[in-house]
Amino acid sequence: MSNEFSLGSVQVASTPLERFEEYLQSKGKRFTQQRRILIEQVFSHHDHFDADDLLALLAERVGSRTVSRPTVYRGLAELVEAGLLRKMVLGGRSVYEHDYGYPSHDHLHCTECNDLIEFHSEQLEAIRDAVAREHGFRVGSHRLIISGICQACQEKRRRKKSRLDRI
Amino acid sequence: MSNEFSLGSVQVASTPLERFEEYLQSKGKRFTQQRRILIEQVFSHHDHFDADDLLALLAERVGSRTVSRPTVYRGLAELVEAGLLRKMVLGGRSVYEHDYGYPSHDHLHCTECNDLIEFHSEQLEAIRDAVAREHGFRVGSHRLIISGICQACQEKRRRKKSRLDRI
DNA sequence: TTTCATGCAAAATGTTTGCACACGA
DNA sequence: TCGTGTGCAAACATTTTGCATGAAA
Repeated sequence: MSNEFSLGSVQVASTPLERFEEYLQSKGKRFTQQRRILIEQVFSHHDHFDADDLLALLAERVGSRTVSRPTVYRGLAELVEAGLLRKMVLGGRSVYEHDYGYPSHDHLHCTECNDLIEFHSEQLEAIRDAVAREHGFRVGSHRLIISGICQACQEKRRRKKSRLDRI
Repeated sequence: MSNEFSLGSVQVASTPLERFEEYLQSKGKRFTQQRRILIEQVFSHHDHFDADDLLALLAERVGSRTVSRPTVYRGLAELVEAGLLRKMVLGGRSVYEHDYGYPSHDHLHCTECNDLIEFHSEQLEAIRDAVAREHGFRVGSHRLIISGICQACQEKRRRKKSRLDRI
């Protein structure tokens, strides 16, 4: 897929781990076992997750020490502050995704299966800046979530419906 | 103000109260004192509010019976379900605003004074629909919040800064 | 006179905090 | 060693729920 709304890519000089170490250093914080486990787990694959998802994944990692709930929350806050993760609130819980080294984007949110589909739009950013200029507003960030039903769930519904119709 | 991003207006046949009564009727629900007080308070003026704001306003209404916290929450949910209010989550709490009879819009959110500035953009809706079409996604709604610092707060900062500079 | 609605208190949810102990630099 | 980080338990803030009582229709 490479069209108007596809995500580009971002070049970064250092790995998330390296960047996190720099951040910790700059703040006089220590690079502990828990912080290492957290960043390894979080950047082992790209997806959207909340604190509970992360806790569950960590619990599966047999052998290695686990990370407690408070430390997971504290760690996520640090990763956001370090610019490595981006946080959004969806249905009353905080959902995180990669930020560092990942192109800026917005989301389609399927209210049926809870899936998040990413897209990017330059035009959207242009509108954002135009609206802000109009109001003398200094933009920090923006968040657009389009809610609805994804293609897969629409098809699921259609199948279910035609099955009912046949009875 | 009447430009690209200003809000139009919406014509509606009935008042919020009338519409609420219809909704209650259709659901076999009763038009109680509490529901009357709630809708009167909520539609007495246009702004953004959360459950606590509403509870505080209700507490000020001397004389008239007050409405309990659970009933306020239940009532707000009903008003959203009835299409009278729109709900959004901002900083961990639910914020409500008029929906019925009020034009669709998005928000600039000042992270300094917490103010919400409304704007409308046809272009944004066009982008939303184009992205959705691209993904075979059926749009239910969307929510765009642009976070940053409003003009007034920027000026406040500037004044504070120059005051410090003079020392 | 039958439901449905309310208020109270308690529970649930997601997240944060105080504190004693553990550990990285 | 020193001071930061951790885990535990408890606190927290917001919202929801069970249930006995109260009030619409």
